[in-house]
Amino acid sequence: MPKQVVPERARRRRRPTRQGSVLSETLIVHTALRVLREHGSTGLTARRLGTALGADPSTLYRYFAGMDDLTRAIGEELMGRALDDWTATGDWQADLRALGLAIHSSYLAHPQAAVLTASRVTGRPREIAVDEAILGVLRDAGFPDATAVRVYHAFIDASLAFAALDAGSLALTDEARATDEEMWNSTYATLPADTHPHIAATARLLAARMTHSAYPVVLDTLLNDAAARLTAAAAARLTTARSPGPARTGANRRA
Amino acid sequence: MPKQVVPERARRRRRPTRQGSVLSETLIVHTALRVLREHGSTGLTARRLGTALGADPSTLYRYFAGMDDLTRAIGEELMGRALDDWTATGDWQADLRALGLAIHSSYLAHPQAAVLTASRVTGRPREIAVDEAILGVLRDAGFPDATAVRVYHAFIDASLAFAALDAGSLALTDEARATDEEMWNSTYATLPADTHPHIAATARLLAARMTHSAYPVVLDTLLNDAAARLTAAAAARLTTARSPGPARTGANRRA
DNA sequence: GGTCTTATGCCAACAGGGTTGACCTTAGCC
DNA sequence: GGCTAAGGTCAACCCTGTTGGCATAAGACC
Repeated sequence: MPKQVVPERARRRRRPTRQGSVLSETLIVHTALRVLREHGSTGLTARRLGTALGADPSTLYRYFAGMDDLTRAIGEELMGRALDDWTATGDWQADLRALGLAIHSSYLAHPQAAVLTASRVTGRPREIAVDEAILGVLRDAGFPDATAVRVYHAFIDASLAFAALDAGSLALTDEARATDEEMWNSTYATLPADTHPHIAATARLLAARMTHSAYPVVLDTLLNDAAARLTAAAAARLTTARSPGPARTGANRRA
Repeated sequence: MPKQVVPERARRRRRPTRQGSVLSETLIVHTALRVLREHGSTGLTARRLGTALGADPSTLYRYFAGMDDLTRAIGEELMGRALDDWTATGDWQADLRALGLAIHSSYLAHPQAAVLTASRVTGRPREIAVDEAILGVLRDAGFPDATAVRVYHAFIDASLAFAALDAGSLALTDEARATDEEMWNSTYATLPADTHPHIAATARLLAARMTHSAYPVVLDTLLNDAAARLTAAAAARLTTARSPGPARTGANRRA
């Protein structure tokens, strides 16, 4: 049993397993994603992953400190894929919208993995790269630092929170998800109007809307709010330039 | 072993356990919350809960179909507590703000339970009551049905998503949480400015903000946006009344 | 090319998890 | 007061993550 895990870049000997596969961190993470897809969010076990790799389960501990460490590596992979799918255009609002949607869909592409990792902060390189990118877009757009950090915080936490929430329903088995979605047509749609007048009155609208993610709506609301603060601050600067004296904008007060 | 669980209201015989306690669904849920608080989010096990109740672990299967079913019951309890802590005043924006914060803090009061349940839709009575209350506040405030449903969707999903996300960090062990929070002072604060200029420039602000929840900021942004749509729609109605003809407001277009 | 070191894969075992089937006891109905 | 079956208990099943000891071959060195 390994006293400590050898970091990937320091590995020299690559000894094939009995079944012939040559292991590596990336191979393990990719295989883990496949196992998660095939067996669900609770189906990633050391033994099963070992079998999928053609290796003994305990071998995993030569690469990761434990299943928890492996989980963080999977999260890091998903965040990296989101960043790879994204390119900045210079329009800050469009760029952040695209990045938010990229993060969201990267996680939803592997919902079973997202459930495990979306609420974890890994502190690994590619996650840090995403943070740097977001802050860069905001500061380059002209947001003062305090406001940029405020917008960044709401943006990243909302994106991860919705990724986790939406992945949760996607990660259900097909029948369970069908049951859940049917609930808006069965349970909620059949509530009597005398006990639940408001649900009864809006049942059709609820059934149509609740099966989709609220993330795009929330994301656009956040970004529009930020844009309004940015133009307000710019206008305030113009005013201040003409008539001297301290003028505190809404954005500045917050920040 | 029970073929099927007897629903709580159909229970007649209440036979005390060997150690004298008389079981019920509510006693089990309350005890589960205590066990979660004492042993953490991974510390709720059938055996431990059995011990805490003074009963054999397998007895739980007389009351719940499995640990998963018990988890949903715990979520229902937390949602119910949020509703109990809330009273409507008639000011829709203040009421929704209070309800959102009540939901958030109800879950955060039992973070270990929240992690397990916040991303699950139970469809149980008290959760439905919360939905009815939200829709009632919005429709009574004058929101057209389509907009009310839209706002409701963003509101409830954001509240649950952030409850789960924030509970996730609170549910960590004390040392793990301390490590996570220190990351903003260690990892992020020490990144060199030439590779990560934007993080380096805002490191102090990040450390100050990222250890708090972004939920209040997001909640207020959502509610302010809804308020703006409401007044815009009202103004549009006035205009329409004077000069006939179809006038499409932003809110109506969305809805 | 031969030798040595040790990284790395494998095996067996442990404690603890959810869940189940069979059994027993007693509460509540007739 | 007797009967029935609800509900509590027991023992066992197979699963999980994890670890210590061991064997083997990869690559460094001469």
